[in-house]
Amino acid sequence: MGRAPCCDKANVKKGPWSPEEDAKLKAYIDQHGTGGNWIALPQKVGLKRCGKSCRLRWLNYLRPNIKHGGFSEEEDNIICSLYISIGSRWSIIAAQLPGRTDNDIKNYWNTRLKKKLLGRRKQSNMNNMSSMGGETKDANGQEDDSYSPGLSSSAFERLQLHMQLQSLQNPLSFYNNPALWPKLHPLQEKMIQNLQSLNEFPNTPLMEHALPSPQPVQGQKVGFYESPTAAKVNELKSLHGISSSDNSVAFINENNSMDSTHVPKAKGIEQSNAGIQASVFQAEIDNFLNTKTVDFVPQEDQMAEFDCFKEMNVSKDGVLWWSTNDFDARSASLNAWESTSVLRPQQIFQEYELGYNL
DNA sequence: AAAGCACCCAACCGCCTTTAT
DNA sequence: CATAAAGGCGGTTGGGTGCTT
Repeated sequence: MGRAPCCDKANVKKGPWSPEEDAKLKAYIDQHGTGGNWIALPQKVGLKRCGKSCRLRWLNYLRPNIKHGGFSEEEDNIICSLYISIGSRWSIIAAQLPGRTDNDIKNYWNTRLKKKLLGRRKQSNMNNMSSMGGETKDANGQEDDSYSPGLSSSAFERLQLHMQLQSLQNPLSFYNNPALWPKLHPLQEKMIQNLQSLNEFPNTPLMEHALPSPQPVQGQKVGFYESPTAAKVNELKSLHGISSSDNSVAFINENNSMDSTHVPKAKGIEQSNAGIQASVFQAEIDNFLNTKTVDFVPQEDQMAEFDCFKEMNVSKDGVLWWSTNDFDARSASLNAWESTSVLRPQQIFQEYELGYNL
């Protein structure tokens, strides 16, 4: 049993909005507001439209200060980095881009940015990756994104983007130097085993690219937020379910440096020059892939939340995990993302574009 | 010139969450 | 506390448009 429809579908107009309808809706809302009830609004306005349709039209096109098209490079960067971090949570991403709507960003990503970043690389070493999931080419060279043995397209795209960026940022880096690879995280080992068991990539080079960056200091949890005042740090800790007395947590501010009052003393983050100078974007991606909460064991529901592993049937037994609490809508509403923390990968992005012949 | 194709994007659909009763 | 209604969101669709053959 589905729920009852929100309106009488036989008596509502569908399809594109006419200028007259737009004018009616806009005039009414400008004068009276939405009244907090979209379902009742069409009748008041005198429109034969579903309330949801009115809401969508208002939010996406009629409300003031909406921008359409012409995404800047800066906006591309933001969308890209947030997508890698949180996936297709368009409303959260849109909240970081004033004047942009989730629908606009979603369309932009699906029709342009994704192709720009993932689909057009010359002699891509990601051809190999295609055999483990994500888009593949059929005999005619057409993209076939229906083939994803292990990961959802979203999860795979995010992983793919991460790895491409890592590799591009430093060709001699960890990813391309097996000698630097650490002992694998149990979860990562399991992930690889699962993927290999699919028999789609019997040779390891594919997964070699999927290896994580080096492990953080054991027990370290790192957050990425702007100007971490003491109050803010405590708020963030609370948000993450971390005790306020837990000083194994550091928060990185907009200048990419950790707040000195919160730098862990005993177990602290490696504070090499390279570490401090590393871009927030780099840190954020690493954070996404493996450092979120090294000592965190998830609850079932939290585990289920993370699609790329959920889809791989990874058991929580004996594995280390990271929190996804940071990315829920509630934290977004608390402006956890209202920062510049993940939003300055400009140079990386430019290098990336060059490398991929965009 | 026209048919076929690819791309773009506005709008819809249905599910999940939140709010009201 | 339970239920229904409304809000909100992400995925998908389909029509319009421009490009290619």
